[in-house]
Amino acid sequence: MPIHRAPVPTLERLATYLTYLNELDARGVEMISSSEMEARTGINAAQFRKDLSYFGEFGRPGIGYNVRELKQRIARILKVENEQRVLLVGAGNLGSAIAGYPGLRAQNFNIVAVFDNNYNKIGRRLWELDIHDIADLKSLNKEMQARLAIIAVPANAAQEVANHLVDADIKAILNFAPITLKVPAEVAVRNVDFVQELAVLSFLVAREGAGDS
Amino acid sequence: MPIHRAPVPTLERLATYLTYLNELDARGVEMISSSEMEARTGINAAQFRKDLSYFGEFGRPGIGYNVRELKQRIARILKVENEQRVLLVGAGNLGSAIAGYPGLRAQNFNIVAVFDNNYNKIGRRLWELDIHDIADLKSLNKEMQARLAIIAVPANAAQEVANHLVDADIKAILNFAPITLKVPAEVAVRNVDFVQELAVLSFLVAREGAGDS
DNA sequence: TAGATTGTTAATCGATTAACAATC
DNA sequence: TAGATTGTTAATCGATTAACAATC
Repeated sequence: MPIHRAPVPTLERLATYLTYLNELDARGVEMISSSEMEARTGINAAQFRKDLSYFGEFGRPGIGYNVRELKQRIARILKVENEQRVLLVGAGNLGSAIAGYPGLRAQNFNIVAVFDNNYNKIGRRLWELDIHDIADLKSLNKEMQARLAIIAVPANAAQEVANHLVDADIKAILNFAPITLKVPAEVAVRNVDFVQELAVLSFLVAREGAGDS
Repeated sequence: MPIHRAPVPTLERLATYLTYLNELDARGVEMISSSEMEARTGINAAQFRKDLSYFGEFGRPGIGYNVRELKQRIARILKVENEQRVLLVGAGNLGSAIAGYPGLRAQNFNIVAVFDNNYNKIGRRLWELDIHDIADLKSLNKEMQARLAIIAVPANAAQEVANHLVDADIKAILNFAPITLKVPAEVAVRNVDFVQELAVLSFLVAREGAGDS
């Protein structure tokens, strides 16, 4: 197995491939070629093969790829073959939508605890989960042992939440607040900012131009 | 004014700069340098200046940038100086969280109509908005004249919704469904897939490595 | 003037795509 | 074998960063 320093765009596409492979597998499709994948995902066939090449050999020349096998191997690479525990901070509208999103379970992510700092929410439930005081984050994660967390709080509270998460041994943060979090270098952060996405679209529309993301 | 064919990453960063400039302006900060921006946003100062250079000259050598002016000019570039009307399709949990998100208004985006295909939802209200039948999308947008739309429906319904939106003269789509939409080349699409983001984080955690997005 | 900082060019870096020998 | 498709190399393309003359 090669020493993979795969680019982040490759990892993003790997997740995309996995989504489609799950669907193909569910539909009973057994084999697929890189150009068939291109037709579905819109991602260049050479790109697909190149992405996989960072992690080994997956297909057979002249034949293609076994859907189930490829699916399993990509899930393994992304570490989503087994359940991944996730903490959620923020029990507002956004947090609620995230916790209730069916696609999470489908990809083996499991929100195991929800936190908030609002005393009107603490003790209540969000879906099937108790809402905990954010002050208990560290002690509760001693049991939970989650390494991933989602921040779904307003921008002005996000940095403090991030500090708590780092303190609770969280190693990766998905941040929905429109702010650049300061965290130690060993903690990974990715941001989701759909208002920013709208702004990009707003520009592209004005230019009357094409342009997929 | 130069013929700007600015890269998409530049547009994304422009939106980020705007968020910070709004905050700085609200705090009464009048001038800022590219290196001070770097300290806040984490984006390289040369990158910041280069990004702006696609659209003209904005600062004064030796002095820096006027916060309010820069803010206004970036808003202008991104076409968010005036209200932008947005249609929302999908009145589920996610749609509800999007419609209720305060950050939208803060950046001049205004959701003017909500659509769903569920007869239990049609006629009800989401926040202050009536939920309309998706079949009425085209006729209603004749009045609304929105060019932006958000898809917040399950993956298996997203392509059909996209077809309706294109038919209703929507020119840009923000898609939350984990599927590659097929739309005409002149329609811009951007995808938000937070489960994919989690998968990338899952990989990065496993590698025990650093890595901001 | 001296110090600071811009806008832009050039150098670097990295990612995408095309091409093709190897292989089924 | 002939046709198809992989994995990988090399070419292309594009984005980031460093460096610096121009300017305040």
